[in-house]
Amino acid sequence: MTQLTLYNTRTRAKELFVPLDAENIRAYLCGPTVYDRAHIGNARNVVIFDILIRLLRRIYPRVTYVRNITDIDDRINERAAARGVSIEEVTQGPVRWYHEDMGLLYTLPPDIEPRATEHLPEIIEIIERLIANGHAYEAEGHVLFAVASDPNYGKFSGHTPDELLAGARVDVAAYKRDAGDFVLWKPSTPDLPGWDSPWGRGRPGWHIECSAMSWKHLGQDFDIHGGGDDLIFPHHENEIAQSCCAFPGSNFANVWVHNRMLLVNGEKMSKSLGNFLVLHDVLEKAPGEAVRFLLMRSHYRSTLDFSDAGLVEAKAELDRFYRAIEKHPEATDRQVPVMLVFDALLDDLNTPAAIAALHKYADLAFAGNAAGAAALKAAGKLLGLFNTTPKEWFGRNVPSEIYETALERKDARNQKDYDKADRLRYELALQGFFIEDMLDGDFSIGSRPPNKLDYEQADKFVDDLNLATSSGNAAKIDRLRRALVLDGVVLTDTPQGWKWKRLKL
RNA sequence: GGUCCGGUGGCAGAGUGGUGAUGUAGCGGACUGCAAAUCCGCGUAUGUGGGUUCGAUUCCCGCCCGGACCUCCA
Repeated sequence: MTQLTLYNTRTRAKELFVPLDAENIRAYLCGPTVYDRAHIGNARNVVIFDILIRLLRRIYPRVTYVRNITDIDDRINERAAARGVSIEEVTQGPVRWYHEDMGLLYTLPPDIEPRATEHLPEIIEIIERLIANGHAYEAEGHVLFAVASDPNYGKFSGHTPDELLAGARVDVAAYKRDAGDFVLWKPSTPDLPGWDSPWGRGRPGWHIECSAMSWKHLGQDFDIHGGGDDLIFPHHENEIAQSCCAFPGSNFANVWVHNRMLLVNGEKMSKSLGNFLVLHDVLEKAPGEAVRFLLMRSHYRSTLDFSDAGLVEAKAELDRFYRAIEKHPEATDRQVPVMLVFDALLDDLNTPAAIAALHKYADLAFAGNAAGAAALKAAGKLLGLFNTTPKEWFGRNVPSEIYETALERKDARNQKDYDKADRLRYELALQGFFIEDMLDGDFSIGSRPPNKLDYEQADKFVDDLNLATSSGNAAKIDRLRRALVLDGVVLTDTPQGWKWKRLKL
């Protein structure tokens, strides 16, 4: 019997996962608010949940994965108003970008991707139920959830109402009965998007959207609800309050899986700090699979510091795996047990342990064991890795004239004309192609740059290069240029001196 | 101020009441024209002070440091 354990935020403990219905696992992930490009933190969330979904699909016959799109939001309204366009026009681009970016990370699409704008009837019905149950009230065109009516309010996030009040950073609207009451419905002025409701034209609060969409597509009770840990309060606390009060007896989600936040250079990403990493920009620098891999190199419940150095390491590790796979082109991933990786994931998604197991399989492959390569490929399916062939990964499809030059170098090398061989290797590197000689006299060539480059070292080399240029030291200029180019740097000569750029990893 | 989480080798990052994974970097070696890859070997870590225990990195308490949440946030 396969035993999956997950850390449940609700109980603050690792516990055995017991499905409500083993024939159909139901999972919900809070999706994006579509007003801008996704950032790298969104990516961690989606990648982790993707691994969980893949694992569940391996264990259970059916998994229903719902991830919503929040397309009713004041930030969206602001943009719509500023541009004088509709919500649809504002959200269209961000939704498409989101799908593109998440696709580049090889995350599986959800089975259902509901939008808030398509669930007004459900939203209104839940609010009506809450009013009828005495858990919500109308005040000055707003409908508010009465936290005092719910004895369980605050238990999930571990806060008491007093604690929450003590740190409150917002002004409390006069019409609230309780400072902690939150908005279910708010009125819209004529210039704002709005929908007709029993309480006038208005729009729903954020939290109620997720309650409505999970209810519609997964029912009152479902198995797993995921999100970033910054959503524990207030978003998930409020979802629970709404759903459990609207449907007495409901437990809402059984297991709550929250990933820790991601840091950039040791600090939480925020627009005010200016360290906001847009996923799309990161994907310009490194392949999606390297980004995905970096996000699974640390456990989802520990903070992860996202850095360029980490990206280089992640890509280097993937290179090693692809080399192991490339060594055994005949290896098939069918019917190959990967217990080491499977067991690691069953233990609360221990992806670092799973990666350690991947290296064991790679060791076997390098030792000549095709089963090792097969296991590597099979494990990759479970983790969403190795989505491309080694040939594509290393950029082995080279133009014929490049290949001719490489052959010419091989001849020169065989004739021990090493000056010519090195010159040709350098010329190929200038064009973005890198050669590795094999022990049998053959070679491999691809457009993937080596991983040797250290960014600080590159800065120093370029400084030296500029010094050498100003002092006219031709021999040194040549040596530095070669070293940098062979490490995968593109150099440009500008009026301000040499500038360097790393090739896409 | 309140609540919670964490501090493991140069860096990244797991695990465990009984000689501390894995990767990367470093050093030495094999191989190699050089480089790369691969292989072999070496070295370096459990923040700090107590307690419990035959034994603690692991459990408990204090301290120091870091981070998150306290109604925008993945």
